[in-house]
Amino acid sequence: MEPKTKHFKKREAILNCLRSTTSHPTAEWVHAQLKAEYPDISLGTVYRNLALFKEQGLIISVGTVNGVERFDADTEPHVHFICTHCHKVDDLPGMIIPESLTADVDRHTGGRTETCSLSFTGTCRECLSNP
Amino acid sequence: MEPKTKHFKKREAILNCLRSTTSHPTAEWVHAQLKAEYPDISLGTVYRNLALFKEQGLIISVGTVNGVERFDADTEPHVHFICTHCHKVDDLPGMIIPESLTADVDRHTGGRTETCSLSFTGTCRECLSNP
DNA sequence: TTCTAAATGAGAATAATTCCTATTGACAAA
DNA sequence: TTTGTCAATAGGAATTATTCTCATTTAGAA
Repeated sequence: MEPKTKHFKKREAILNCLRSTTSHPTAEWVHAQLKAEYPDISLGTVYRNLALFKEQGLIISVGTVNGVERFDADTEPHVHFICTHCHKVDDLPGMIIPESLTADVDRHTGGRTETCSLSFTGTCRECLSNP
Repeated sequence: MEPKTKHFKKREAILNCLRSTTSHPTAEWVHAQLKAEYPDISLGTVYRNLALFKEQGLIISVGTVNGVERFDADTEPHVHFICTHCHKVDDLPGMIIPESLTADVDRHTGGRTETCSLSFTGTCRECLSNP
């Protein structure tokens, strides 16, 4: 890991912020959270480091919901439910994506899979109750 | 179906364009294709009608690839491979998403699933060969 | 014909994301 | 300590996909 000097504190804080939530947040949300501890942190820094983490495989993108990209520090293949009304993204912890699927796909296509994502989109229970 | 008057020809052409390709195109691509037959078709019309079709369930969104939304006239649940290098989106016709999964998710979450999507992201065979 | 409502073209407006540049911090070498 | 170098950052400008606005056109009914 990188040294915890002042120089890398913000970078580390961005990753920790994402790791400490299950809300699959946007870059703006992460930025707003870190403003408390780092009042001068810039939105560009958050975007830059999220892109870096994604490249390094430390985080994944859940995709864009309502035009905004959502991030997730849980890099294990897992399943999401995306609500089109409140734009909440929930994990569906009961469901598993078999690890072997990725190898099947690669054998079949000749490509190399980096990540895979299974998501269900619709209306969540809360939004069904409060229409 | 709507009457094939001049008023609806473009709308119909947008849907047909999407139905006649397996490339999961962007709005801009559809617009460029239709320019040949309808030189004055506007990009706004393409976006407007794609949004309408999506609402009506006639098409689905594959999600955004490289910052641009991709559309698909195949509304049956199926699997995609997305290449992060050339941004191609391919179907994986061998793989099936069991219809029963959606019902399982709804029973488990209390929500109502509209669509579900399974995608593998990585490097396609062609991009592995030509790095 | 005249009226109304929907569809469109053209371009302006919006908003998420990326890019640019000057500045700062860490660290190593002199 | 001073200096040099390189990476990280802040701040804001630039980019770009998408949405919005509004005047115009069209279909179809009265």
